[in-house]
Amino acid sequence: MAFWLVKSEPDAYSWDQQLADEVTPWTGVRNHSAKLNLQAMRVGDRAFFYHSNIGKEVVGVVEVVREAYPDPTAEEGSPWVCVDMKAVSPMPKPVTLAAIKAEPSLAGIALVRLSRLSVQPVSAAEWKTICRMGGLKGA
DNA sequence: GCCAACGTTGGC
DNA sequence: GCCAACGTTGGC
Repeated sequence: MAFWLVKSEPDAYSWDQQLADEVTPWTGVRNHSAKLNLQAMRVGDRAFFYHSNIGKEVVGVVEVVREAYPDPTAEEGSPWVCVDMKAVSPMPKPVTLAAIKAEPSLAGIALVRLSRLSVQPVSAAEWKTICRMGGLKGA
């Protein structure tokens, strides 16, 4: 199983909406690096749900329930794809960007190094560390 | 194929 | 509101 991190501005789509919707088509990605990451996702992979701009924190965990398919919000014939995400669990204690930056073992994380990438891989070690910081057990 | 100009993202 | 990072566009 692989781990990821997806970003959303809470103004556009928040964790609360994800919880209410349960399953969300993760559309609107218009960046090629992010697209490659979407295409690499497999059913059962987990991702952190991160609030950018407002909050700047990891607020929950989602799971891939459908692998990449053409993004219905993109122009016909364009290469953009989306996946379907399902809410798994909120972070008991949201993990802020400041906390991630302050944690030496997370110095290499893509969230810090590639701050503009909206869909990014997370290593197993990084996953474990952030789950522990967020008070999430067994994820 | 290079590079300047411009737009967007996202932290501060 | 500003600015850094980065992607895209268009002139040459």
